[in-house]
Amino acid sequence: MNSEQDYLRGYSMEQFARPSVTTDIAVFALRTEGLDNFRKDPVRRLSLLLVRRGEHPFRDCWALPGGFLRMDETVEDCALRELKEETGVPPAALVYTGVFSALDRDPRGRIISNAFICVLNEAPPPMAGSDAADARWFDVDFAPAADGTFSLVLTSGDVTLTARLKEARTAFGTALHETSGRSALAFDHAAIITSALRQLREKAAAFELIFDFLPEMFTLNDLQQAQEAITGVPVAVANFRRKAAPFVKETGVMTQGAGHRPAMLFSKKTSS
Amino acid sequence: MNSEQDYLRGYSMEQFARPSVTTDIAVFALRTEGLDNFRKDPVRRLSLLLVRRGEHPFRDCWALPGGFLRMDETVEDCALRELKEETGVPPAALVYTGVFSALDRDPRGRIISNAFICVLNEAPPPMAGSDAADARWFDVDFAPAADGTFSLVLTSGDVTLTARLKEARTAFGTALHETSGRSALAFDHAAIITSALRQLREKAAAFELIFDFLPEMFTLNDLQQAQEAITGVPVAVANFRRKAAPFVKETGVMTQGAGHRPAMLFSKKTSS
DNA sequence: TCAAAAGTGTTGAGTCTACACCCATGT
DNA sequence: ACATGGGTGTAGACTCAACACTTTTGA
Repeated sequence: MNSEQDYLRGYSMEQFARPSVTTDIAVFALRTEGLDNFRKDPVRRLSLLLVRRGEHPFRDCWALPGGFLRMDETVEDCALRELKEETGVPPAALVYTGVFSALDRDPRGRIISNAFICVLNEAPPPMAGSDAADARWFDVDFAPAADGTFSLVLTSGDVTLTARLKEARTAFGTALHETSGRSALAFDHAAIITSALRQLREKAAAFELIFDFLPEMFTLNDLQQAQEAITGVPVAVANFRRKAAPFVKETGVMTQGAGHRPAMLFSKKTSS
Repeated sequence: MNSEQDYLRGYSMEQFARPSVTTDIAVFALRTEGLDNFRKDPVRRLSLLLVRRGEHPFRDCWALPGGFLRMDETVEDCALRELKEETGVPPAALVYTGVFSALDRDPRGRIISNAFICVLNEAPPPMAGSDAADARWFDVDFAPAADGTFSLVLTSGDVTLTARLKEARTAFGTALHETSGRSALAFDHAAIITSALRQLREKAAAFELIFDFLPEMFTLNDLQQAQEAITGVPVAVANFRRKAAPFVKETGVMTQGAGHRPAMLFSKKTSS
């Protein structure tokens, strides 16, 4: 009768073939433009942080920040570490998005990736990390078409990355596949980004994750601008305010010198 | 200037430490009782398939079916293969649930698990697979308490498995942790089951996955019984029928000889 | 005849959308 | 003064929970 201790002493994981495990993080923030115009609201645009790969494979392609899981960290830990190494900015939120385990997703071999959504409440000038030749914020233009197809366009100055994706039936459920060959995005990152964006939009519409895009205190207009920038769906002002009401609480503080009537500043209501 | 081909030829994953990857599958079905009473509706109960481990670690504990990922399969493939090996029954639905990557979740070493929900439209007598000493259907009793705590009770004849779980803050978001030491469930499977159950309930309430518990054609009462058994929330009949209407279509066929007024049989409406 | 299931109608409370309207401010 | 954002009120459509009610069957 051998004991569990005996068993474990004799056990070695090394005898079995194992895949590598990575995390990839879709880092989102809102970038603001038009702060110069005192009277007009600045325009917020949803932005995604990408790094240009300095090494093979997919050298010079743009990719999500991420990297290999170490043996002493959970997937969340790994995402946070990679994030720190690549951006240095503390994330406001980090949520798990899904696994990507297609056999051919990485030419180096069997590599399974765990995708995360990360939200920052500011968009700091990106610094290129260790493996990256460059790092930039890209404007996100994402539109689902009627036929279950998605078009993803990422723009940063002179660089434009385009991908068209299709939702294809798998054995059970569906998976995203890139059509029309490879885009300028590395690996299956176009599919990961699409998946992340869909989740982000869904959550933002339900007043989840939006507060992480904003500072502690914000006006209801800020909140509405943020939601519209993320979801791409405009809402009538009065209706938005009523919908947002259960999720926010007044701070008593008002904006000053904004060129208009002062607005109440709100903060996120903690206990739902 | 070396090429990507050159790079890949020289690359070996073996040089890096890697975790093992597994899948665990929460197989759900509805079991029916009281078919003997002609006049009364049979009672449906949500059931979960567990196997008793025949090997270390956690020998003789009850666990979710599952196993190690092979190098030639995706996580979904792996779940389907393990499912086939353990039950032999074709699943009606299989959906991804999440990763579990805590450092100490498996005493054999660093093993990361991908959890799935599987739904069967019948509950066949379970057969013990290769590694399992036994396999059984357990009745599920799951109740969230007010303080963010969950109590999970699984019953199969003389066997009762109990676990109490707490939702604990992680760096970002929350994770489930089992309180009061180890239950009779292996590994962190109590947490995986809890996570799966919450997702299942949420989906069932939104008329997702419930149809996979039923045959092609069913009465609205069948559907309501199924939803109530899964979510644990009763609904008034008239209201349920109105809520269900957008998701079903009439078949024109009626039940016969059921001891009552014949009922219309419905099927799932495909195009939403 | 009657218990048990099948199925419908109504009512009152609440929510959502569109739209019209007034308020406060800096230039 | 006026453009611009801040903020409120309301009518009509729609949704939702509770409840009362009629119909049909097999024993």
